[in-house]
Parts: sequence; structure tokens; C-alpha cells
Amino acid sequence: MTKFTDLNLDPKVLKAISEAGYEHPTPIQAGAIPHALQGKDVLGIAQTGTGKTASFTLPMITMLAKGRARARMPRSLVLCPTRELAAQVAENFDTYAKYVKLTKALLIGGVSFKEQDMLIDRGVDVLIATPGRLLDHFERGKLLLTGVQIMVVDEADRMLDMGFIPDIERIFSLTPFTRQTLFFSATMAPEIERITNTFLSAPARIEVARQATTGENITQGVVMFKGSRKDREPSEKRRLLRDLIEAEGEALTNAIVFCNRKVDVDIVAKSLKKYGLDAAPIHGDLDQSTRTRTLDGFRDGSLKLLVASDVAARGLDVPSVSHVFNFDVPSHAEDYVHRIGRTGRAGRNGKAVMICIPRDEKNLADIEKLVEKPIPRLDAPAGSATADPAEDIAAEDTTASSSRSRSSRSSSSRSSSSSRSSSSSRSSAPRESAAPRETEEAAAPAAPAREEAPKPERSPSRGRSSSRGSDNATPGMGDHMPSFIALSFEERKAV
DNA sequence: AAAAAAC
Repeated sequence: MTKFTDLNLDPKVLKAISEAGYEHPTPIQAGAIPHALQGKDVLGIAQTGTGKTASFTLPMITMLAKGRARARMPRSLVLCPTRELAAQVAENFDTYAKYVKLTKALLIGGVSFKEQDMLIDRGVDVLIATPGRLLDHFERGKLLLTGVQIMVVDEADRMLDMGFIPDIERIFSLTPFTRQTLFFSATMAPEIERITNTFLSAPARIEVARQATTGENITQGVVMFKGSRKDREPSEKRRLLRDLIEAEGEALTNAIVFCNRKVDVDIVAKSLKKYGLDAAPIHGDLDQSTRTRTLDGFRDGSLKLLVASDVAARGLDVPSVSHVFNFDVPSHAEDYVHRIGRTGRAGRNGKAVMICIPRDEKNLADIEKLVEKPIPRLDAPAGSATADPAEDIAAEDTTASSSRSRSSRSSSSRSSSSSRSSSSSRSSAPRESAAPRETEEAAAPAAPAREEAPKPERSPSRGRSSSRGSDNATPGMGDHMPSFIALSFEERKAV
């Protein structure tokens, strides 16, 4: 079995690796690092969670350890689709370049130019950036990319989804064509294939097949749900979500709740909070400091429920969560796999529960086709979905501004919009006392019987803090993806 | 149809 020490990495890098508790490279690392160190282009086809990030940071640090950066001319460039992902890569450099003198700058939107400019001015070895902000700096004449020796494109297929490909092509054209390119994508869509044919030269192609399929350690289920009336469906659906969450009891240590739309992320987070659950929203319309704070809180365990848009579906190195709830059926079947892949990581057990309303049945069918097996239907927890229609109108009221004047009880909960108070009431309170229901709807059953609830998975809810270095873990190892995801585009079409 | 990312 290959060890990091077999890989010709700088001794100082090896020291940092070993201090981080790693000994054996993951398949993508073992495959990519030797080629990268030889100066070859690399085409890595791998999911997040395969140790992909270290497969480029480790050789980069080794190669950049020699030489010095010049002002405004970064020696290497890493492009990421989202700000969080870029920040994560930067952290990875910090970890492994601990004993190497390397300067880096993180160029992402949502924060001030000033500090970024200062760093660039001084000269950086590594530039980690999202495309928009990078080009912004370039257009201001603050940045020269002609000194880039190594360029990394991370999560290229997601860049494609987000319409970044023209930017990427432009950035490619600003760097010397003698550069070394390390290119990573989870899939090889035709457009991605075209880019790699254009900008990579004779790349070593490393394709990582996932060992396990979705099933093994992630228990999946879907609750088919129809509102008692069309206009009541949203609030009843939120109630169902609460019941599903509470039905999990102690087995739920932390969870991500995915919604398809940003407004719903806000509404659902607000609704959960209103009922005493420890929840906070994250999506791209929130300012960067809030996003960072929320994510940090979720990582360190002080936040239990993260309500998220697909900003968090891919790539984020969130600690293994015990549960994923799909409040909405994702409309791209592949997103389902990415979302539920946030649980059951590193060999632990996870549970993924989805709510499907009639309108989403087509999308559900697409998902089942993609994962090649039916998702078991679950019964709603007893007492759910039948009663308590008018529930938390106030939560909706924040966004439905037009109807706001009509609703007499809307004023109570509007104030705290998205600010995640750092108050002490972080842990979830019992719902009876927490639900602020002074109105007549309060007559609805407060504590439904739970016998029919989906059985809580026995998940070994160990301390999350140790999640990174357990067992023989290698960076990011161990979240399980269905086998199809590792197939190339052609192979998948054939299925 | 929506999310993400630039000011």
C-alpha cells in the first residue's frame, strides 16, 4: 500500500501530513501526485470527499517551496466555483504548508478589495480565487497572470453549471501556455471534454471509481405528502419537517435541511427557529460574514440544523452529519446524490429523508432512475399532515410582503430576519414550551404519538471534533457515492 | 426553475 513517504513530496510537507494524522494517500492522491510532481498536466475525475484537494495542494507546495514570488505576479492559481470552497482550499494550504514559507491570497467576492490588493502587491505564491473576483482584480490592473506556473481548476463541472466556463477560458488565456494545469471535475460532460482538449496538453488522466454505492451506510426514505389544501401546503410541509426531525430523537446529532429556493431556506429556517429548534440559514444572498459564521458554527457543533440552498450541496467539507433532510425534491437528479452525500461520511451511518409533494413526483422518478433503485416510502410521523393548518403564517409573512398588512398576527416574528443570534437558547427546547402559539391554532395536538415514526438509525454519534483524523483516514476520505457517479459521461449514457 | 458568482 502506497504511503505518502513514497511520493517524493517535500520532507516539510510530509511532516505536516503526518502531524495531521495521515499516512496513506487516497486513490486520487496516489494517482495524481506523482504526475503533478513531474510537471505533467493532470485531469482528475473525482468527487469531493475523495481527497481531491490534497491531491493538488501537496504537490503544489512541494514544487513552490523552491523559488520566490514577485510582486503582482502570482506563481500559481487555484480556481474554485464558490467562496466557501475557495476558503476551504486556502485552509488546506495552511495545514500542509505549515513548515514551508509560502505566501497566499484568497480572492473571493463579498469582502473588501483592500486586503486582497495588499497581499497581491507584495507578491504571492498561491492565489486561490473565485472567477468573478479574480477577473475584477485583473481588470483593475492589479494583477498579472503571466507568471502563473501552475493553474488548478477545481470542480469544473460545477463551474459549468454556474456558467463560469467563459470566465475560465478567459483566465486560461491570460496565463502562459507553458503553465502546468491540474484540472478536476466530477463528471466529463461534453463541454468539459472540450475545455480539457483545448487547454490541457497530454494530461495524465486519473479516474477514481467509488467503492460503495449510495446504499450501504445511508438509510434513505421519502415521505409522499399532499397538503390538505393547496394554500396550506407550504405550512403543513414545514410542520411535517419538524415532525420528521423530532421523530429522529437522539439519533439526530446534526442535520442539513436542503431547500430548492433561497426564499424557502429563509422561511424554513425561521419556522424551525420559531419552534425552538436550533437552526440557521445559509445561501448565496446572505452576506459573506454571515455565511462564514453560520458554517463555522455548524462545523464546531454549536449549530445543530443548517438550512441550506445548494450552495452547501457540493464540495463543502462539512463534518459528517447524522441526517440530511430534503425539504424539496431537487430538480436535478444528481443534486440528490450530492446532497445526501453530506451524511454517512467516513464510513459512518447516515440517514436521508425527503419530502415529496405531488408536483415533484416526476423529479423523484428521475432520481430513482439515476440511483437505479426505488427510495423507500415512509409514513409521516403520526399526527402530522392532518391537523394544524394555519400554523406559522408569520414565518412566510416576511417574504410575502403583499399579504402582510392583512395578517394580524404577523408582527410578532418579523424582527429577527436572518440574524443568527448568539444567545444561549441554542439547543432545541421541547416544542410544547417553545412554540409561540398564542392563537387559536394552539389547540392542535402538541405532542403527536410517535410510534409510526421512521426508526431512528443507530448512528455512532461520536464527538465531531475528531472527525478528521480518525482511523486510517486520509484527507476527505470516505463519503460514499453511488457507482454511477464515478462513470465517465459516455459510460453513463450507456447505462 | 433555481442556485452560484463581481461591483
